[in-house]
Amino acid sequence: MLDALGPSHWWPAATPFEVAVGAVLTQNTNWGNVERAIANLKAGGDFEVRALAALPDEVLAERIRPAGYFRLKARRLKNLLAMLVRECDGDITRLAGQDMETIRGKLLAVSGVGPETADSILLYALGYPSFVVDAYTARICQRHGLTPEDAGYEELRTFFMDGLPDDVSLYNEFHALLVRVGNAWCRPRTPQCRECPLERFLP
DNA sequence: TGCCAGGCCGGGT
DNA sequence: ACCCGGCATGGC
Repeated sequence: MLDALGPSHWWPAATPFEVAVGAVLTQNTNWGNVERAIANLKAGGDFEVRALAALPDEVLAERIRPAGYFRLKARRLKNLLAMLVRECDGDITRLAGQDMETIRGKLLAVSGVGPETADSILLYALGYPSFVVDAYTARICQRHGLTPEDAGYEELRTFFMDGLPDDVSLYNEFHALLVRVGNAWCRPRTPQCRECPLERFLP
């Protein structure tokens, strides 16, 4: 995939805090829409933990409207922001330093943060070797018979983490490439992935 | 015009 | 322990 596409330079966000916000906003949503929402947040002048947490729900929702599910995601963001204020005085980088599973548990305890969002924050914001599984990862694995049809999130994550060294840069690039290959070739409802670079290596 | 996009929650079996 | 409906905008 790297030979075919080149390096990805992910996550496409400037700071760890922006990664975390983007991770919530991109749930089941095109990244292009998320960029608009983040631009709106920055234009509002409150792109910081306590300032966003202080916004009324309806105001926050209106700013993130382009990302879809905007009322729902406003609540989810608030939940995450509250956890950051409580656990690390609003400085997300101060979550680092603890055991990875401990932090993962704190992220998963936030209503609106599921396994993919948690792992994205761990890997792309905090630099922990937590492999990110998404819809593309699952679809590509299933299409190529790499994992059982009924494999769930944790099983897929374990498949990659047991087969790869604990390497943040490797996990980062691998996930990014899976998303890019998925977007370009491995579509739902398309049984044949023609011209997919993976076809050279996988059945 | 539908289909799809870097999910997750809560209630029901 | 699964299964499902709900959540919503924008691009192609």
